Amino acid sequence: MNISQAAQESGLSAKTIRYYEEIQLIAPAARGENGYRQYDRKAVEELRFLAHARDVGFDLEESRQLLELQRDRSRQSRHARDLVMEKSQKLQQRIEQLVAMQAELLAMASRCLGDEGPDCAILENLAAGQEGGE
Amino acid sequence: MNISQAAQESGLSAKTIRYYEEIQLIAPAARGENGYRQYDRKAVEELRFLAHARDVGFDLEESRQLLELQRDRSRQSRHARDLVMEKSQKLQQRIEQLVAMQAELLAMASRCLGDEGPDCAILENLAAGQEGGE
DNA sequence: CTTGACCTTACAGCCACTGGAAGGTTTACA
DNA sequence: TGTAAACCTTCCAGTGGCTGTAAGGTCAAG
Repeated sequence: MNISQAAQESGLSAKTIRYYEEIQLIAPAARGENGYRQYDRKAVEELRFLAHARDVGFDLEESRQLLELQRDRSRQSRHARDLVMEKSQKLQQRIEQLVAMQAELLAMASRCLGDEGPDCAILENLAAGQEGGE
Repeated sequence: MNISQAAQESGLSAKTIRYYEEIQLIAPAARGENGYRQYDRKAVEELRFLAHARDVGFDLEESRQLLELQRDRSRQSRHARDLVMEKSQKLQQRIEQLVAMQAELLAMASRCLGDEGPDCAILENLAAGQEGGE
């Protein structure tokens, strides 16, 4: 299977697959006689694993660790669980941050007429010297 | 006022202030005899405005637009409101995405024993070929 | 035999900074 | 007066996770 097929089946782009190979996140793909990269079912499974790990919020380093666990037959599921719980907490914090930002945006908008005039609670608010947010 | 004082009062780092000047987000600062950048109250206000805009989620281009509105005496508050509402919607989508990711993480973790054994619902889950998420 | 769709490498660019090097200036203190 | 620390300056490189583009090789269809 060539790279664009592997891309389609894994949900990654061909570019991204080459990039993952370059940074040694995955093993170098086998090559056909023409020099094209060749992917088998197992390789595509790893790509899909990575795509999914990225989807739920892991960065490449964490995805690498998860993939190593996946490959390791003598792994301890505790390690995977730890990674997930840590990520979950980070995500929780990020969500709370965004919710706060969102609340402030809506609060500002609610006090702005949004008409043809120059008076604007939003701009006043941004100009005001309050801390907080992101 | 020197740059580090301006940084402290605005909530930006000195590095960031220089960067904002470089990309022409703010006007070049006045310079003292020694070549040091000098900031007055008005300059600090603009910096604080930018810091706050970034805090609530605007990117630099949007912050630039907001700052231009702030400077423009003949502005229409509608423009500011539009920017805020658009950002709010984007933020809303992002929050929903993160919440979904978070839910999937917790769902995976709940089915993983997290012990010394290799069996792990998390890894099985990531390996399974489901779409969705981010 | 050409066209177009694929593949290859290599390098630049994106965002919004941050870090560090190498040097000039100012301030505090012994 | 000397000097050390704390400022300031510019310039360049690096971050993450790709994406875009250029310049070229390969392959299948008509």
